[in-house]
Amino acid sequence: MRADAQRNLARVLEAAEEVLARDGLSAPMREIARQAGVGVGTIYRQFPTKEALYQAIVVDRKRRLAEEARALSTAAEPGPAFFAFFARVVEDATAKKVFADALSEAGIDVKAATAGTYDIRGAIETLLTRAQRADQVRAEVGMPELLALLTATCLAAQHQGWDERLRTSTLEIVFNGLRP
Amino acid sequence: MRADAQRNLARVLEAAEEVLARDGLSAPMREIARQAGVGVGTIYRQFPTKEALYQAIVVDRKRRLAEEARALSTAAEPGPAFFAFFARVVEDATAKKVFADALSEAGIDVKAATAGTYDIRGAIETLLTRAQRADQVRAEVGMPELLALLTATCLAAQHQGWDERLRTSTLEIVFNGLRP
DNA sequence: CTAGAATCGGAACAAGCGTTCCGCTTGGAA
DNA sequence: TTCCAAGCGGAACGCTTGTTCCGATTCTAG
Repeated sequence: MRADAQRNLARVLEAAEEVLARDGLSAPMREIARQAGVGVGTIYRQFPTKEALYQAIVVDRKRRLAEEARALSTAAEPGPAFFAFFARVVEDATAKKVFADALSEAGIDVKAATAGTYDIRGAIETLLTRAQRADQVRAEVGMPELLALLTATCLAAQHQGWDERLRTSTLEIVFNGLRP
Repeated sequence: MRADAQRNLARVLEAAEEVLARDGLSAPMREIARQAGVGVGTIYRQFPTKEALYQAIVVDRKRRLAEEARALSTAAEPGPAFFAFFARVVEDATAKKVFADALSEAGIDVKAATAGTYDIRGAIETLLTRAQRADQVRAEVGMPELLALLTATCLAAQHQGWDERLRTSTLEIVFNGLRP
Protein backbone atom coordinates (compact mmCIF):
# COMPACT_ATOMS: atom_id res chain seq x y z
CA MET A 1 0.00 0.00 0.00
CA ARG A 2 1.41 3.34 -1.02
CA ALA A 3 2.40 5.70 1.77
CA ASP A 4 0.03 8.50 0.75
CA ALA A 5 -2.86 6.09 0.50
CA GLN A 6 -2.22 4.92 4.02
CA ARG A 7 -2.12 8.51 5.25
CA ASN A 8 -5.42 9.22 3.53
CA LEU A 9 -7.04 6.13 5.03
CA ALA A 10 -6.14 7.36 8.49
CA ARG A 11 -7.53 10.81 7.70
CA VAL A 12 -10.76 9.33 6.41
CA LEU A 13 -11.26 7.19 9.51
CA GLU A 14 -10.60 10.13 11.79
CA ALA A 15 -12.96 12.41 9.88
CA ALA A 16 -15.64 9.72 9.69
CA GLU A 17 -15.44 9.12 13.41
CA GLU A 18 -15.93 12.81 14.12
CA VAL A 19 -18.61 13.54 11.55
CA LEU A 20 -20.64 10.41 12.28
CA ALA A 21 -20.41 11.13 16.00
CA ARG A 22 -21.74 14.63 15.40
CA ASP A 23 -24.37 14.08 12.71
CA GLY A 24 -25.16 10.38 12.87
CA LEU A 25 -25.85 8.08 9.98
CA SER A 26 -27.49 10.79 7.90
CA ALA A 27 -24.18 12.58 7.43
CA PRO A 28 -23.38 12.76 3.70
CA MET A 29 -20.24 11.14 2.33
CA ARG A 30 -19.26 14.50 0.85
CA GLU A 31 -19.10 15.99 4.32
CA ILE A 32 -16.76 13.26 5.53
CA ALA A 33 -14.62 13.68 2.41
CA ARG A 34 -14.51 17.45 2.89
CA GLN A 35 -13.47 17.18 6.53
CA ALA A 36 -10.82 14.60 5.63
CA GLY A 37 -9.51 16.87 2.87
CA VAL A 38 -9.93 14.22 0.17
CA GLY A 39 -12.34 13.52 -2.66
CA VAL A 40 -15.23 11.10 -2.32
CA GLY A 41 -13.53 8.76 -4.75
CA THR A 42 -10.72 8.29 -2.25
CA ILE A 43 -13.14 7.02 0.35
CA TYR A 44 -14.74 4.62 -2.10
CA ARG A 45 -11.32 3.22 -2.91
CA GLN A 46 -11.12 1.84 0.65
CA PHE A 47 -14.76 1.24 1.48
CA PRO A 48 -17.08 -0.17 -1.19
CA THR A 49 -20.11 1.51 0.32
CA LYS A 50 -21.18 4.02 2.92
CA GLU A 51 -22.42 1.27 5.15
CA ALA A 52 -19.01 -0.41 5.06
CA LEU A 53 -17.41 2.82 6.29
CA TYR A 54 -19.67 3.45 9.23
CA GLN A 55 -19.63 -0.23 10.07
CA ALA A 56 -15.88 -0.03 10.38
CA ILE A 57 -16.38 2.83 12.85
CA VAL A 58 -19.07 1.09 14.84
CA VAL A 59 -17.27 -2.23 14.91
CA ASP A 60 -14.18 -0.50 16.27
CA ARG A 61 -16.23 1.17 18.97
CA LYS A 62 -17.88 -2.10 19.91
CA ARG A 63 -14.50 -3.73 20.05
CA ARG A 64 -13.25 -1.11 22.50
CA LEU A 65 -16.37 -1.48 24.64
CA ALA A 66 -15.93 -5.25 24.62
CA GLU A 67 -12.40 -4.75 25.89
CA GLU A 68 -13.64 -2.56 28.71
CA ALA A 69 -16.26 -5.13 29.57
CA ARG A 70 -13.71 -7.90 29.69
CA ALA A 71 -11.39 -5.79 31.81
CA LEU A 72 -14.22 -5.20 34.28
CA SER A 73 -15.24 -8.83 34.32
CA THR A 74 -12.42 -9.70 36.68
CA ALA A 75 -12.92 -6.72 38.99
CA ALA A 76 -13.01 -7.42 42.70
CA GLU A 77 -16.51 -6.04 43.12
CA PRO A 78 -18.89 -7.42 40.48
CA GLY A 79 -21.77 -5.08 41.38
CA PRO A 80 -20.00 -1.75 40.84
CA ALA A 81 -18.26 -3.20 37.81
CA PHE A 82 -21.57 -4.07 36.21
CA PHE A 83 -23.18 -0.70 36.86
CA ALA A 84 -20.06 1.18 35.85
CA PHE A 85 -20.05 -0.53 32.49
CA PHE A 86 -23.74 0.23 31.96
CA ALA A 87 -23.15 3.90 32.71
CA ARG A 88 -20.08 3.91 30.49
CA VAL A 89 -22.02 2.69 27.48
CA VAL A 90 -24.76 5.26 27.96
CA GLU A 91 -22.23 8.03 28.39
CA ASP A 92 -20.58 6.94 25.17
CA ALA A 93 -23.87 6.93 23.29
CA THR A 94 -24.68 10.44 24.51
CA ALA A 95 -21.64 11.83 22.75
CA LYS A 96 -21.56 9.57 19.70
CA LYS A 97 -24.57 9.77 17.47
CA VAL A 98 -23.60 6.88 15.21
CA PHE A 99 -23.59 4.44 18.01
CA ALA A 100 -27.19 4.87 19.03
CA ASP A 101 -28.21 4.95 15.39
CA ALA A 102 -26.37 1.72 14.85
CA LEU A 103 -28.03 0.12 17.84
CA SER A 104 -31.38 0.53 16.21
CA GLU A 105 -31.20 0.89 12.46
CA ALA A 106 -28.43 -1.46 11.47
CA GLY A 107 -28.37 -3.51 14.62
CA ILE A 108 -28.65 -6.83 12.89
CA ASP A 109 -26.06 -6.09 10.23
CA VAL A 110 -23.53 -4.88 12.72
CA LYS A 111 -24.18 -7.86 14.91
CA ALA A 112 -23.58 -10.17 11.96
CA ALA A 113 -20.44 -8.32 10.94
CA THR A 114 -18.89 -8.53 14.38
CA ALA A 115 -19.86 -12.08 15.20
CA GLY A 116 -16.84 -14.31 15.55
CA THR A 117 -14.14 -11.69 15.86
CA TYR A 118 -14.93 -10.86 19.44
CA ASP A 119 -17.85 -11.34 21.76
CA ILE A 120 -19.25 -8.22 23.35
CA ARG A 121 -22.47 -9.99 24.16
CA GLY A 122 -20.63 -12.68 26.04
CA ALA A 123 -18.56 -10.10 27.90
CA ILE A 124 -21.71 -8.29 29.02
CA GLU A 125 -23.31 -11.56 30.03
CA THR A 126 -20.30 -12.34 32.21
CA LEU A 127 -20.66 -8.99 33.96
CA LEU A 128 -24.34 -9.65 34.53
CA THR A 129 -23.89 -13.17 35.84
CA ARG A 130 -21.14 -12.19 38.23
CA ALA A 131 -23.19 -9.28 39.56
CA GLN A 132 -26.13 -11.61 40.08
CA ARG A 133 -24.03 -14.19 41.89
CA ALA A 134 -22.81 -11.42 44.19
CA ASP A 135 -26.48 -10.59 44.83
CA GLN A 136 -26.10 -7.11 43.36
CA VAL A 137 -28.59 -7.64 40.55
CA ARG A 138 -31.95 -9.42 40.73
CA ALA A 139 -31.83 -12.98 39.51
CA GLU A 140 -34.80 -12.69 37.15
CA VAL A 141 -33.02 -10.11 34.98
CA GLY A 142 -32.01 -11.78 31.71
CA MET A 143 -29.92 -10.65 28.77
CA PRO A 144 -32.97 -9.58 26.72
CA GLU A 145 -34.11 -7.23 29.48
CA LEU A 146 -30.60 -5.92 30.03
CA LEU A 147 -30.02 -5.21 26.35
CA ALA A 148 -33.46 -3.64 26.10
CA LEU A 149 -32.67 -1.26 28.95
CA LEU A 150 -29.24 -0.48 27.54
CA THR A 151 -30.68 0.32 24.14
CA ALA A 152 -33.48 2.35 25.66
CA THR A 153 -31.23 4.58 27.72
CA CYS A 154 -28.68 4.97 24.94
CA LEU A 155 -31.30 5.98 22.39
CA ALA A 156 -33.03 8.46 24.65
CA ALA A 157 -29.81 9.92 25.98
CA GLN A 158 -28.60 10.59 22.48
CA HIS A 159 -31.86 11.79 20.96
CA GLN A 160 -32.68 14.14 23.79
CA GLY A 161 -29.16 15.11 24.70
CA TRP A 162 -29.32 14.21 28.37
CA ASP A 163 -26.95 16.32 30.43
CA GLU A 164 -24.84 14.66 33.10
CA ARG A 165 -27.26 15.42 35.90
CA LEU A 166 -30.27 13.92 34.13
CA ARG A 167 -28.20 10.95 33.01
CA THR A 168 -27.08 10.21 36.54
CA SER A 169 -30.49 10.54 38.15
CA THR A 170 -32.26 8.56 35.44
CA LEU A 171 -29.72 5.75 35.51
CA GLU A 172 -30.05 5.71 39.29
CA ILE A 173 -33.72 4.81 38.86
CA VAL A 174 -32.94 2.09 36.35
CA PHE A 175 -30.19 0.69 38.56
CA ASN A 176 -32.58 0.63 41.50
CA GLY A 177 -34.89 -1.43 39.38
CA LEU A 178 -32.11 -3.88 38.60
CA ARG A 179 -31.00 -4.30 42.20
CA PRO A 180 -32.63 -6.90 44.45
CA MET B 1 -66.30 22.31 1.56
CA ARG B 2 -67.37 20.02 -1.21
CA ALA B 3 -68.56 16.54 -0.27
CA ASP B 4 -65.91 14.69 -2.28
CA ALA B 5 -63.16 16.83 -0.79
CA GLN B 6 -64.35 15.97 2.68
CA ARG B 7 -64.36 12.29 1.81
CA ASN B 8 -60.84 12.55 0.46
CA LEU B 9 -59.63 14.33 3.58
CA ALA B 10 -60.92 11.46 5.69
CA ARG B 11 -59.23 8.94 3.41
CA VAL B 12 -55.94 10.82 3.58
CA LEU B 13 -55.98 10.99 7.37
CA GLU B 14 -56.76 7.30 7.63
CA ALA B 15 -54.04 6.33 5.17
CA ALA B 16 -51.51 8.66 6.79
CA GLU B 17 -52.22 7.19 10.22
CA GLU B 18 -51.62 3.69 8.92
CA VAL B 19 -48.59 4.38 6.74
CA LEU B 20 -46.86 6.60 9.29
CA ALA B 21 -47.50 4.00 11.99
CA ARG B 22 -45.91 1.35 9.81
CA ASP B 23 -42.98 3.19 8.23
CA GLY B 24 -42.42 6.21 10.44
CA LEU B 25 -41.49 9.69 9.33
CA SER B 26 -39.47 8.47 6.38
CA ALA B 27 -42.58 7.26 4.60
CA PRO B 28 -42.87 9.09 1.25
CA MET B 29 -45.88 11.26 0.52
CA ARG B 30 -46.49 9.21 -2.64
CA GLU B 31 -47.04 6.12 -0.51
CA ILE B 32 -49.66 7.85 1.61
CA ALA B 33 -51.36 9.16 -1.53
CA ARG B 34 -51.30 5.74 -3.12
CA GLN B 35 -52.82 4.06 -0.07
CA ALA B 36 -55.48 6.75 0.14
CA GLY B 37 -56.29 6.32 -3.53
CA VAL B 38 -55.67 9.98 -4.34
CA GLY B 39 -52.96 12.03 -6.03
CA VAL B 40 -50.30 13.83 -4.03
CA GLY B 41 -51.79 17.14 -5.09
CA THR B 42 -54.92 16.29 -3.15
CA ILE B 43 -52.94 15.94 0.07
CA TYR B 44 -51.19 19.24 -0.50
CA ARG B 45 -54.55 20.95 -0.92
CA GLN B 46 -55.28 20.22 2.77
CA PHE B 47 -51.81 20.22 4.28
CA PRO B 48 -49.24 22.77 3.11
CA THR B 49 -46.35 20.47 3.91
CA LYS B 50 -45.49 16.93 4.91
CA GLU B 51 -44.69 18.09 8.41
CA ALA B 52 -48.15 19.61 8.73
CA LEU B 53 -49.72 16.27 7.86
CA TYR B 54 -47.81 14.14 10.33
CA GLN B 55 -48.15 16.82 12.98
CA ALA B 56 -51.91 16.54 12.61
CA ILE B 57 -51.58 12.80 13.22
CA VAL B 58 -49.25 13.15 16.19
CA VAL B 59 -51.20 15.97 17.77
CA ASP B 60 -54.35 13.88 17.58
CA ARG B 61 -52.61 10.94 19.22
CA LYS B 62 -51.22 13.15 21.98
CA ARG B 63 -54.68 14.56 22.53
CA ARG B 64 -56.08 11.08 23.03
CA LEU B 65 -53.27 10.12 25.41
CA ALA B 66 -53.86 13.33 27.37
CA GLU B 67 -57.51 12.36 27.71
CA GLU B 68 -56.54 8.94 29.02
CA ALA B 69 -54.16 10.54 31.48
CA ARG B 70 -56.83 12.90 32.73
CA ALA B 71 -59.31 10.05 33.04
CA LEU B 72 -56.82 8.10 35.15
CA SER B 73 -55.94 11.11 37.27
CA THR B 74 -59.08 10.66 39.34
CA ALA B 75 -58.74 6.89 39.70
CA ALA B 76 -59.19 5.44 43.15
CA GLU B 77 -55.70 3.94 43.23
CA PRO B 78 -53.04 6.44 42.14
CA GLY B 79 -50.24 3.86 41.96
CA PRO B 80 -51.78 1.43 39.48
CA ALA B 81 -53.17 4.38 37.51
CA PHE B 82 -49.71 5.86 37.11
CA PHE B 83 -48.06 2.62 36.04
CA ALA B 84 -50.94 1.70 33.77
CA PHE B 85 -50.57 4.95 31.92
CA PHE B 86 -46.83 4.48 31.55
CA ALA B 87 -47.36 1.01 30.10
CA ARG B 88 -50.12 2.32 27.86
CA VAL B 89 -47.84 4.93 26.27
CA VAL B 90 -45.07 2.40 25.65
CA GLU B 91 -47.53 -0.06 24.16
CA ASP B 92 -48.79 2.66 21.88
CA ALA B 93 -45.29 3.55 20.76
CA THR B 94 -44.49 -0.07 19.98
CA ALA B 95 -47.21 -0.18 17.37
CA LYS B 96 -46.98 3.36 16.04
CA LYS B 97 -43.70 4.31 14.50
CA VAL B 98 -44.50 7.97 14.04
CA PHE B 99 -45.00 8.52 17.68
CA ALA B 100 -41.53 7.50 18.77
CA ASP B 101 -40.03 9.37 15.85
CA ALA B 102 -41.96 12.43 16.90
CA LEU B 103 -40.76 12.10 20.48
CA SER B 104 -37.23 12.55 19.35
CA GLU B 105 -36.89 14.29 16.03
CA ALA B 106 -39.71 16.79 16.05
CA GLY B 107 -40.27 16.85 19.77
CA ILE B 108 -39.91 20.57 20.14
CA ASP B 109 -42.08 21.50 17.19
CA VAL B 110 -44.84 19.18 18.28
CA LYS B 111 -44.60 20.51 21.78
CA ALA B 112 -44.95 24.04 20.47
CA ALA B 113 -47.84 23.12 18.20
CA THR B 114 -49.81 21.50 20.98
CA ALA B 115 -49.14 24.03 23.69
CA GLY B 116 -52.29 25.77 24.78
CA THR B 117 -54.85 23.44 23.33
CA TYR B 118 -54.41 20.79 25.99
CA ASP B 119 -51.85 19.89 28.58
CA ILE B 120 -50.52 16.36 28.39
CA ARG B 121 -47.50 17.30 30.45
CA GLY B 122 -49.67 18.62 33.21
CA ALA B 123 -51.85 15.53 33.10
CA ILE B 124 -48.81 13.29 33.47
CA GLU B 125 -47.50 15.42 36.29
CA THR B 126 -50.78 15.00 38.12
CA LEU B 127 -50.54 11.21 37.81
CA LEU B 128 -46.98 11.32 39.13
CA THR B 129 -47.74 13.60 42.06
CA ARG B 130 -50.75 11.57 43.14
CA ALA B 131 -48.76 8.34 42.94
CA GLN B 132 -46.02 9.89 45.03
CA ARG B 133 -48.45 11.15 47.65
CA ALA B 134 -49.83 7.61 47.87
CA ASP B 135 -46.26 6.43 48.45
CA GLN B 136 -46.30 4.31 45.30
CA VAL B 137 -43.47 6.21 43.58
CA ARG B 138 -40.26 7.46 45.15
CA ALA B 139 -40.35 11.12 46.08
CA GLU B 140 -37.08 12.06 44.36
CA VAL B 141 -38.45 11.16 40.90
CA GLY B 142 -39.09 14.35 38.98
CA MET B 143 -40.73 15.10 35.66
CA PRO B 144 -37.38 15.20 33.79
CA GLU B 145 -36.52 11.68 34.92
CA LEU B 146 -40.02 10.41 34.21
CA LEU B 147 -40.07 11.85 30.70
CA ALA B 148 -36.57 10.53 30.09
CA LEU B 149 -37.63 7.02 31.05
CA LEU B 150 -40.82 7.27 29.01
CA THR B 151 -38.90 8.41 25.94
CA ALA B 152 -36.27 5.76 26.45
CA THR B 153 -38.67 2.86 26.68
CA CYS B 154 -40.81 4.15 23.82
CA LEU B 155 -37.84 4.58 21.50
CA ALA B 156 -36.32 1.21 22.25
CA ALA B 157 -39.64 -0.61 22.14
CA GLN B 158 -40.34 0.81 18.73
CA HIS B 159 -36.87 0.49 17.25
CA GLN B 160 -36.34 -3.07 18.42
CA GLY B 161 -39.93 -4.22 18.16
CA TRP B 162 -40.29 -5.47 21.73
CA ASP B 163 -42.82 -8.25 21.96
CA GLU B 164 -45.33 -8.25 24.79
CA ARG B 165 -43.25 -10.51 27.01
CA LEU B 166 -40.11 -8.40 26.76
CA ARG B 167 -42.11 -5.23 27.18
CA THR B 168 -43.72 -6.51 30.36
CA SER B 169 -40.54 -7.79 31.96
CA THR B 170 -38.51 -4.71 31.04
CA LEU B 171 -41.15 -2.31 32.29
CA GLU B 172 -41.34 -4.33 35.48
CA ILE B 173 -37.68 -3.50 36.11
CA VAL B 174 -38.22 0.18 35.40
CA PHE B 175 -41.31 0.25 37.62
CA ASN B 176 -39.33 -1.39 40.40
CA GLY B 177 -36.85 1.41 40.09
CA LEU B 178 -39.58 3.98 40.39
CA ARG B 179 -41.17 2.41 43.45
CA PRO B 180 -39.97 3.32 46.98
C1' DC C 1 15.74 10.60 -13.14
C1' DT C 2 12.13 8.40 -15.34
C1' DA C 3 8.43 5.55 -16.59
C1' DG C 4 4.53 3.26 -15.37
C1' DA C 5 1.36 1.97 -12.19
C1' DA C 6 -1.20 3.28 -8.19
C1' DT C 7 -4.01 6.80 -6.50
C1' DC C 8 -6.64 10.93 -6.45
C1' DG C 9 -10.27 14.57 -7.15
C1' DG C 10 -14.55 15.91 -8.18
C1' DA C 11 -17.70 16.29 -12.16
C1' DA C 12 -21.37 13.46 -13.69
C1' DC C 13 -25.01 10.00 -13.14
C1' DA C 14 -29.06 7.72 -11.18
C1' DA C 15 -32.47 7.40 -7.76
C1' DG C 16 -35.57 9.14 -4.37
C1' DC C 17 -37.54 12.74 -2.08
C1' DG C 18 -40.86 17.01 -1.18
C1' DT C 19 -43.35 20.21 -3.60
C1' DT C 20 -45.50 22.76 -7.56
C1' DC C 21 -48.41 23.32 -11.38
C1' DC C 22 -51.82 22.97 -14.77
C1' DG C 23 -55.11 20.70 -17.93
C1' DC C 24 -58.90 17.97 -16.95
C1' DT C 25 -62.91 16.39 -14.13
C1' DT C 26 -66.90 16.91 -11.33
C1' DG C 27 -70.11 18.54 -7.69
C1' DG C 28 -73.97 21.17 -6.93
C1' DA C 29 -76.32 25.87 -7.20
C1' DA C 30 -79.14 28.21 -10.38
C1' DT D 1 -79.89 20.49 -17.50
C1' DT D 2 -76.23 23.85 -17.59
C1' DC D 3 -72.23 25.94 -16.18
C1' DC D 4 -68.23 27.24 -13.67
C1' DA D 5 -65.46 27.25 -9.87
C1' DA D 6 -63.70 23.96 -6.67
C1' DG D 7 -61.13 20.04 -6.74
C1' DC D 8 -58.29 16.38 -8.73
C1' DG D 9 -54.31 13.56 -10.59
C1' DG D 10 -49.84 12.90 -11.56
C1' DA D 11 -46.12 14.59 -14.63
C1' DA D 12 -42.44 17.65 -13.91
C1' DC D 13 -39.05 20.38 -11.18
C1' DG D 14 -35.38 21.14 -7.97
C1' DC D 15 -32.68 19.36 -4.52
C1' DT D 16 -30.02 16.05 -1.92
C1' DT D 17 -28.26 11.72 -1.73
C1' DG D 18 -24.87 7.42 -2.79
C1' DT D 19 -21.95 5.83 -6.27
C1' DT D 20 -19.15 5.62 -10.64
C1' DC D 21 -15.64 7.00 -13.73
C1' DC D 22 -11.76 8.88 -15.94
C1' DG D 23 -8.26 12.43 -16.93
C1' DA D 24 -4.80 14.40 -13.98
C1' DT D 25 -1.55 13.69 -10.37
C1' DT D 26 1.71 11.54 -7.39
C1' DC D 27 4.51 7.91 -5.60
C1' DT D 28 8.29 4.65 -6.04
C1' DA D 29 10.95 0.72 -8.11
C1' DG D 30 14.73 0.32 -11.05
